Amino acid sequence: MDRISLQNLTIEQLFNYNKLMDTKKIEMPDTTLLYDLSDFFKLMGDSTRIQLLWALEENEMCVGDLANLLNMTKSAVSHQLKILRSAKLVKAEKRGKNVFYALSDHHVKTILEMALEHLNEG
Amino acid sequence: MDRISLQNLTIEQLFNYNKLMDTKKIEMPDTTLLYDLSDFFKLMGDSTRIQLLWALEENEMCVGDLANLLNMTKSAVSHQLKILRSAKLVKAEKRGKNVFYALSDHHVKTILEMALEHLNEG
DNA sequence: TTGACAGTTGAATAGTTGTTCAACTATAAT
DNA sequence: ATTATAGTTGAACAACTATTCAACTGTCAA
Repeated sequence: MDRISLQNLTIEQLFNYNKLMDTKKIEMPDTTLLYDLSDFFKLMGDSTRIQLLWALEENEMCVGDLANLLNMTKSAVSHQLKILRSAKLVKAEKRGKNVFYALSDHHVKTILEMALEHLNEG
Repeated sequence: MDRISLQNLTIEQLFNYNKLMDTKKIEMPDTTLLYDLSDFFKLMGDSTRIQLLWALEENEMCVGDLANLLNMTKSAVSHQLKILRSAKLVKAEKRGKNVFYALSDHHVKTILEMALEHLNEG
C-alpha cells in the first residue's frame, strides 16, 4: 500500500488511517529517551572528544600526554575530559603529580567501530 | 606494567617507551577519519534529527506529517531534513504536492539501538 | 621554604548552529 | 486564471559551545 499524507485526509480516511496505525503499533518512544540519545551522540560529535576517546581506547594516559598527542593546551584537554567524565565515559585516578584517565565504558569502542563501518560502506 | 607519563621521562626512558609503543603498534588513525566520525555523530547529536530518523525508521512520511508529529513548523523540519539528506541518511521523493522522505541507510537503526543499549546499561 | 611542574577552574571570546520569519516555487482544485 | 496548499530557501536572531587566558591548588624536589 502506498503511503499517504495525513494532511489531505477526510475525517473518515483519517479514522481508517488511525486504525491502520493502531494495528501496526506505530508509536514514538518516550521523548526523554530520544533526548538522552541525542545528548549521548552530542558527546561524540566533537573531534577533540573523539580523539581523546580513541587515544584512551589504547592507553591509560595523563592530561599532559593527551595534550601533547593532540597538540592542544592542557587546559583545553582538561575541560573536555571533565565533560567526558561527568558523562561517565572516562574515569580519573590521581597518582603523584599526574592524573591518569581511562575509559570507563566498553560500549564506546563498539559504537565507534559501528560508525566507522558505516562510513566505510558509505 | 604501570603506565607512566611521557612528561617526566629522561631521553633514555623516552627511547625505551617509544620502542614499547612500536611493538604494541599504538597509533592514532588518520585525523580526517576521526573528523568524519565526529561529523557523523554531530548529525545524530540533535534531538530534532534523532526524532526524524526515528519516525522515518517506521514510516516513509512527508514534511507536513513530520512537522505535525514533532510539533514543529514545516520550515524547521525542512531545514533539518536537508541536513540529513546532504549526509545521505535520508532520501526524498516528490509525489504530487508532497515530498516523501525515507531512510536511505540501514546502519542508522543499528547504531541507534547500540546507543540505546548503552544508555540502558549505564 | 622555595621553586617548578601537573592539572583544574571560571570568565571571556569567537565560532557554530537551530529556529523563526517572510518571500518564494510548484502542484492541485475550483 | 485564481486560489490554496506543500515545501524550500536565505537572512536574522538567539542560544550554545570550544578554546584561550590568567589565576589558582596540590605535589614533588632541592
